[in-house]
Amino acid sequence: MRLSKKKRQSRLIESFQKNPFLTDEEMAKQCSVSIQTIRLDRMELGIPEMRERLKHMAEKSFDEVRSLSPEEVIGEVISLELDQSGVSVLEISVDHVFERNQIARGHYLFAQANSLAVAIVNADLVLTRSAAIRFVRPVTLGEKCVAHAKVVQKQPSRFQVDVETKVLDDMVFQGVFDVYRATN
Amino acid sequence: MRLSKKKRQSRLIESFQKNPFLTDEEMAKQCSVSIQTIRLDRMELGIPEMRERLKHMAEKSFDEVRSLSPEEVIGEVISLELDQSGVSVLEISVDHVFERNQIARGHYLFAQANSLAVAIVNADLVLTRSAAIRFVRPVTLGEKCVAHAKVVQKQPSRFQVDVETKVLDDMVFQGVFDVYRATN
DNA sequence: CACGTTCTAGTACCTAGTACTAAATTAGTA
DNA sequence: TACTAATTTAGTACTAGGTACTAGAACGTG
Repeated sequence: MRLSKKKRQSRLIESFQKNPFLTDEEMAKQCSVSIQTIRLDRMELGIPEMRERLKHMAEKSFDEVRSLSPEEVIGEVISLELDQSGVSVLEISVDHVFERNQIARGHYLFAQANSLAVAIVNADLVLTRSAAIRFVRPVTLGEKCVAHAKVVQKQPSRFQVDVETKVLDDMVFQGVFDVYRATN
Repeated sequence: MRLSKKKRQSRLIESFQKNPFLTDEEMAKQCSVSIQTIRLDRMELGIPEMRERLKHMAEKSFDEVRSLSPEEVIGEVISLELDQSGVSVLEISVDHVFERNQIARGHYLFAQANSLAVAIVNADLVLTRSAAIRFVRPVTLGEKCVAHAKVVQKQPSRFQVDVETKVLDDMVFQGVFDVYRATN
């Protein structure tokens, strides 16, 4: 049985969201309407064709992979003295910001600082126990965040790492991380 | 000038890795050979066509997109009372953990909590000013983190949001977020 | 020179579409 | 019920970015 246009369209939105890999042909079968109807619907709803959808997803994930890298560290570490200090750089890309206002989401700045704090400690397994952080001023698209980390307290298996992130000379983030060497 | 077959092919591998969006035509131009040569090369090297490459990337990122979503919120928000409380769930996937020990990187837990704290506040533009957090115990692959957020202090443009993340009844993360409504 | 490798050219075909025209069907309503 | 408007379907021409295949040209080397 066939749904009304409205119902079909809202179903389309949901379906394509849930499974962007669906072709018009498959959708047409699922809705038991012609392929042209599905295409008209996509036009009206502004849903791009499958290939474009996949391209979009690939693009988004491609940048993400490079910036919010699946590596151990977010941001590029440009210097590192184990158990002492380190510097990493993170350039704020479209993937890091709120669409509306181009301001970076806090957790990316946190991730950069946290990763650096963990990377700095010379041990196999290092975890964060706690942190106190402050977002001093919003960071916007394109700005280059340079995080400086310094170990300020060293105990056999416990470290306090201070991180300050700046854009040029402008402090944007400040954090104190309490990290520890865990037994594997 | 033209490279030897071997050099061209290793260049192809590199190029396609660096930019999977390249078509055969573009590659052909770059190498100043015919499009057929590029296709023969891809055959030999077992590199699929661009559309398949993108589809592959999209597939890989699809699961990721749902959990580590590029949306405003990390984790799935399952309930939300604006200006009051909210709950979100994040299942720890391979993308969230250190390879060595399957322990989730702290910033994902932070991201979940931070996103929820921001989502809870009913305003167009909400940013985090500061936070104090504690990683109570490590979270491992597959565990389902349920974050409960509660607004504990409300001022016209400033909120204190407490977040507690649990795995079953086990507290794993605790944070106090100071967020504010910003002028756009 | 002959032979094999490498490269190019060209054709037929494919998928998943766009853009468009035109007809058929259905729904609403005076 | 008849007319109109919205909706749906059908069909054609065309596109990108390919596959699969055939055939010939150019090059290098013994």
